[in-house]
Amino acid sequence: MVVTRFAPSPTGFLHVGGARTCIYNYLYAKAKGGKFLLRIEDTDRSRYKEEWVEGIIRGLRWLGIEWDEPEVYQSQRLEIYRNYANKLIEMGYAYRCFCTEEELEEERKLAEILKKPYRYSRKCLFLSKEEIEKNLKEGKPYSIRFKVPDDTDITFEDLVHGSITYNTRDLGGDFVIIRSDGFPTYNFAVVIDDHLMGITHVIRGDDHIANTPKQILIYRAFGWEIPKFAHLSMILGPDRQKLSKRHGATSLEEFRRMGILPEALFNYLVLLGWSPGDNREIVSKEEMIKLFDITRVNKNPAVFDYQKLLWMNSEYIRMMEDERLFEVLKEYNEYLKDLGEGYEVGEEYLPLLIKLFKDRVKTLRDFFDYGVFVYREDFPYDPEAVKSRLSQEGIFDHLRELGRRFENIEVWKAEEIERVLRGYADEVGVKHAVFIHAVRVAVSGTSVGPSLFHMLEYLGKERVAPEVKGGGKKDHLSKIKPHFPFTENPLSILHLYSSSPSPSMKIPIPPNSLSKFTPPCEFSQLWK
RNA sequence: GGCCCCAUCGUCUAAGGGCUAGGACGCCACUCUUUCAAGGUGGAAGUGGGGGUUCGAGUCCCCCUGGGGCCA
Repeated sequence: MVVTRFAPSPTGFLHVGGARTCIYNYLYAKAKGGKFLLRIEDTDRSRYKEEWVEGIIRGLRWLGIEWDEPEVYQSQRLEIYRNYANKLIEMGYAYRCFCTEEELEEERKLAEILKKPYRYSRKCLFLSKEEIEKNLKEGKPYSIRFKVPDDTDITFEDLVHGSITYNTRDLGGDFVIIRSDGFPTYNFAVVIDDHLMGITHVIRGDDHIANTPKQILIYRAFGWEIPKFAHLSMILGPDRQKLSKRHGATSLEEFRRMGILPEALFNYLVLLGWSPGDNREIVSKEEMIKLFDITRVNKNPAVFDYQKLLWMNSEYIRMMEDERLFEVLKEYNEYLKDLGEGYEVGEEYLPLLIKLFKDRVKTLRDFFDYGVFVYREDFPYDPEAVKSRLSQEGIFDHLRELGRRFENIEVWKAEEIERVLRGYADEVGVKHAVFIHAVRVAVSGTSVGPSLFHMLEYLGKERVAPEVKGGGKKDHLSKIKPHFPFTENPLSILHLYSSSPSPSMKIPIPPNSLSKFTPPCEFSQLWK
């Protein structure tokens, strides 16, 4: 049976590169009807933080990844590593090294002066039994080194790269497997754990290719079966450097905050380096499991494209059933509230936001940004919109009259509202568009948004008529505050990559929560 | 510096010797339209360079260049 694992070290947030590695492990195991396991490589105590572990687990669950057995923690297995290291000593494949840091430093310097690649001198390999006994009795600290065979080619078949060969002379000499503090090195612990956990396929980042020959030597020394390896390329930023913080969001948590759906991120990440081969972009997890083939994974590193992720996210939002989207938005709203990001949208407004903006948002957060006029009485006005749509001569007089006529509408329906508005425009000989635009700005504060007459219908007469009459709180329009700079928006970096199609729709929201509208109508009816 | 990996539109990719090099994001134009999206139609845009092998090379081999990783 195929057994794969994801083995993150909790030294930071879970990076999308790690997430993709995890996804490939997961898909491969599921595709083969095998098991997928999770191992936490927490032996680096200096950089370890409890919350990183929690973050990783939370992130993976959010992404929709489940592992088939309880997580394995390396920090709880130190005894095991030491025992196996001692076995290697007994078998003659490893030896104790009593060299001090200073001695080693000298060797390194010498190598540099001679312009030779550094390799450990093997000084301690030739210690006599008596010397070793003496050192041990004195309590001298020691590390354990693996004895690397001389001038031997090590070849392995990588599932994505094909055949890769290293010569042992390029491995840097006899490498340490147990440090003097008793902790195992990465290369040693990995082999022991992968063997004990029954891992058949090691799928991991490209950066471990150079470690593989060392690990193979350890497998051989124990006489263990060597797993298959598959090394994935890295994910790069737009400047072709390893994707990092300065490129924008990199951790699962950040994408979640932006309002990216986990299934969209999952889909996007899978396609970054793999394709089903039939030109499809939107692929469900079930289909991926059916189609996934590790040997079809691309060798070359991939640049992370925020725009395409955003597009994919909007596709997923649009495909989602309204009822489900409601649940998702509710959960997201709670999540933001817990983070103290200050939207605090009343749950009762969610269906209306969905109705109005489902087809025009790219992220979940967009619902709250675009729809601020739906749930906040003090919604901001876009100065540009006011200037272009509410500055004509006499426009407020017309709006006052229009508002009066709106008040008299009995059946508050889009068609009826439209009839009244167009009728009035004809009556006074003004282009329909002028009133249409003016009403939109008065009611929503922006010049862009959903189909106007439907929007007015959904917002309700009680809300719309007075606002139109008042010309959109006319008195306040003259003292409109300028936009908050985008840099204060937690999403700013994302916007660098999305040529935001309608910047005027991006009116940042004042951080403090203020009065709310009463919901305009029976929201349950909106689904129908 | 040593070793290793990689190379198709701006980006993600398809094409495992025989096609006018296909799709997607983004971009541009047109269309729809009360705005913005969405949708529809069309468009610009690619095999890094040089040698081989072959009737035929994006595809196989070598060199160069460029990018990346690991070790120091």
